[in-house]
Amino acid sequence: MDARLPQMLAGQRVESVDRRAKYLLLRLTHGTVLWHLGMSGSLRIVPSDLPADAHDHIDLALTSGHTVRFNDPRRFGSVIYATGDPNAHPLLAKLAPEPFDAAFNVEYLWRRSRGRKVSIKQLIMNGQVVTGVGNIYASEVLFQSGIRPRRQASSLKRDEVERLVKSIRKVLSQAIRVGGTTLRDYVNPDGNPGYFRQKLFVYERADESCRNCTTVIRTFTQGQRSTYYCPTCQR
DNA sequence: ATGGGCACCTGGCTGC
DNA sequence: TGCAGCCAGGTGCCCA
Repeated sequence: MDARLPQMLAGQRVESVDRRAKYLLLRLTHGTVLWHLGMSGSLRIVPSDLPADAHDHIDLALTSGHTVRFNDPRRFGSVIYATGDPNAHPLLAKLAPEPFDAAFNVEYLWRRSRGRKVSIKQLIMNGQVVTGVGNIYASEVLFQSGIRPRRQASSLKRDEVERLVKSIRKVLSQAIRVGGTTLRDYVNPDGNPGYFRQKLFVYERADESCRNCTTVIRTFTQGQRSTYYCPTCQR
């Protein structure tokens, strides 16, 4: 967090709240707050006199008497104040289309995957290719698509890219609908966990049997992140 | 331009 | 019981 944040935000009005990739955008009178929750961050509305708990790092005090409280045990979140067009900010400028944008389509992903030697899993986790696909959903998306995570991006056939685009949209929209995925401590702003965990087919299911074909789910490390897949359903 | 690896930080779990 | 070691939901940056 920028130490000058309190004085820069003081007295400004929150005009609207928006989102770009995993950044929350608080559009203020004179600028925009780019708020990323990292891996463990959460925002809750609390009464302004509620004492701070462990890992409560920032209070955004509103004239309504409510406080937006930022809790982030792992401190991987970030809060940045940007003046001018927030989409021109270096953190946002190079971001890929949102997965639900018309611009994210088969032709687009086909073009972006040609000539790419990275694994398809790392490609879809790259925010400059598509936003919103984190480590959990990358494994789930590739399972739904029937594609092995280690495949070179450029090796995908056109029909595989088609399945991938569909799966990215499907998995993300299902996850959003049920409030995300709680593995340990993630909670929604209302304090509830996300229920997508119950719908996971491969993530964190190593040595368990595939829910589609009963083959044992495998795991390995890819770019320092855990990957899970079914060797039978995914080719 | 691309790919690979590290860094940031804290807590929880496992195994000795 | 204590403690070292390892792992975790993200992504920006540096280097080859």
